[in-house]
Amino acid sequence: MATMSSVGQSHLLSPLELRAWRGMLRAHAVLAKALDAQLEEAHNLQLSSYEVLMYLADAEHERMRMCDLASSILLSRSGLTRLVDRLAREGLIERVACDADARGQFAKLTPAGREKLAAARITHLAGVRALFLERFTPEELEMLGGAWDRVIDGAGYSCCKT
Amino acid sequence: MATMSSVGQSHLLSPLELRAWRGMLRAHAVLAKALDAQLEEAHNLQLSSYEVLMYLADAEHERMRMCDLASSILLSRSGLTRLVDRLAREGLIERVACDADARGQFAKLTPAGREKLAAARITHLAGVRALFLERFTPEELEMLGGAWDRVIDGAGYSCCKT
DNA sequence: GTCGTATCGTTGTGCGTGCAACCAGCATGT
DNA sequence: ACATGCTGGTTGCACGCACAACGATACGAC
Repeated sequence: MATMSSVGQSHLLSPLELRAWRGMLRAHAVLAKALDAQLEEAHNLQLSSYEVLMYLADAEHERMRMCDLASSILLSRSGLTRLVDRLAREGLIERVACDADARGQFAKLTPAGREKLAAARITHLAGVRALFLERFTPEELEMLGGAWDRVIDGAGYSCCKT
Repeated sequence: MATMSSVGQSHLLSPLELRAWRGMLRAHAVLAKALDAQLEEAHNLQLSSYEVLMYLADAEHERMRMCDLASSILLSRSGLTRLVDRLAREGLIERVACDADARGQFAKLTPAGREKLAAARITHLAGVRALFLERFTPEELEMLGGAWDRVIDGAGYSCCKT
């Protein structure tokens, strides 16, 4: 009778594991939603757009190849094409041909984009601090950083490439 | 001249903070993709579908109200309606009217769904262990569990409720 | 030079999701 | 009993994304 509905408990997660795992899923979901809403509210900017601007700002000459940008922000090439379309339409970035490779395109920050980012960055980083970073001690952050690296290249990283 | 392109560093994240924060974003993305692919590969089941089956299996009588289920798996009500549609079409769950409240619907696990989950659970939990849990020590997991709680209810949790 | 293969970016298409609107049914007050 | 407001689930619609196919260009072998 005990074999009815919940056999196979042998592989289930312990409460400890469950808290750590599901906690991460929920925390990520909640954070992403909160930060995105915050950014949209304050600057009418989506999180994905913010990421593009940020990577561009931190790149040499404020420009990056579509390809590299796509893998930086974990988006498919086609997804990036459209995202760049939208941002270009808003005048925040522009496309620049690549002279070294005629197939290539650069996405390049415009002055408007630079300003937009400067403003958004303040909001966003404040949010990240308030909602995430402040919940950890420096030691914990240190630990996290290392653990993420283990997780990331443990998971094959087989995604991306394209 | 130093005022050219990257002023306002004052609010930027320290390398420590950056590693912890971006690491989480990437880790989550990589994990989600890997686990989803794995589940789809092995059992032709999406992660969101798996979550539904799992919550149902763990619920009393293997059934839950649409509403509760939606907030459990962090999905909008409309999103859940369609997800349940798909799962019902595959015969893994069924809709059952609620006698206490004529508006209500239960999503209920079918025998086929129960079997599907039993198989998928093994795969999925093995994946979670291998890709995530094993990268942390028990102490670290303990710390994480607590931290996630702080993060989650710090972030307002203003999402959900539909 | 030319051919075959790989890579870059774009486009067509389908899918999953959220939001808003909607209807049916509950709950409360009078 | 009836009116009002609220809740649960579904539907129309728009959006963002991935996948596959495509044209253009690069790179290498011959």
